[in-house]
Amino acid sequence: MHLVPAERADHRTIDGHRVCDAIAAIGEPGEVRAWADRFALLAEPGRLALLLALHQAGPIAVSDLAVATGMKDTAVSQALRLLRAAGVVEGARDGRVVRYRVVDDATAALLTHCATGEHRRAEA
Amino acid sequence: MHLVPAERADHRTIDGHRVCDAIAAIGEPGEVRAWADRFALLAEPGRLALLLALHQAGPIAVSDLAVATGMKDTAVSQALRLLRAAGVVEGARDGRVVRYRVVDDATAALLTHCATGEHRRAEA
DNA sequence: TTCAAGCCTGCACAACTGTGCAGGTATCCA
DNA sequence: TGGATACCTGCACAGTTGTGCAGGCTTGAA
Repeated sequence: MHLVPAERADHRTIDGHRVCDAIAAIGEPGEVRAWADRFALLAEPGRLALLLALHQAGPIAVSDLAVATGMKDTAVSQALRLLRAAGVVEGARDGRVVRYRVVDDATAALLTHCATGEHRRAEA
Repeated sequence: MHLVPAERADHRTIDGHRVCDAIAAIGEPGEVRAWADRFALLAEPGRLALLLALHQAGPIAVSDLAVATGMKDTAVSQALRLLRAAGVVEGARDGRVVRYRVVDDATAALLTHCATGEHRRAEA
């Protein structure tokens, strides 16, 4: 397997096979970036708390999220704006209330992973 | 269940039960922060590529990582410094070569999740 | 001892991101 | 119609973070 791009073929390597394994493991740059972007959305405590709440407490209103998390409503709105732009959440208007929910499967899977990890201690 | 902290008990809520569910879902602030910090480490394409390579190509040297990812060796070193400080990777010196590996189980699980998701397309 | 390879660090610059404020829109009720 | 609730947006500031450069340390070979 010669997976090393031509532009770097002249570099000396320590363990040539590991370099090939590594390149195979990394895969397409686009995929890596997509995952990194996903993780970035979860990388802030406020947004993560919002997403955990949205994921497990079903469709929930903005002001309720503010009460549950202790954040200001403008901060919640700002966070939701970002998540909406990224296609992770969607809001449904009901009168003057907008209830949000998680619509991205990959992110939902990560949140489940995260939540089960948290509860492991509680079950013990 | 009255999970709303006293400091916010006076706020009006839209769906009271969802607020309680949300608070339960969020759990301890410390836990949320710990997960956010974990995600933050994976939130940058360079670091994520390095971690994917480390996770699947076993212990591998710094310069090999630079060749595999196309990053400069100083950038790789800088990223590894961060990951080392966070306790996610560890390096073992062998002569003048230092081979790194992932030592944090929670992060490793996320990387596995990430890798299997990537290959789903390749198997089809 | 001398030199190169492999890796690490400190520093400064640029870019990004979260936060709060002030104000705007839409909906409902009196 | 007037006002209150629920939510959204633009803007400016501060803190954080990635990046490259220059240089230092350690190891191994000649």
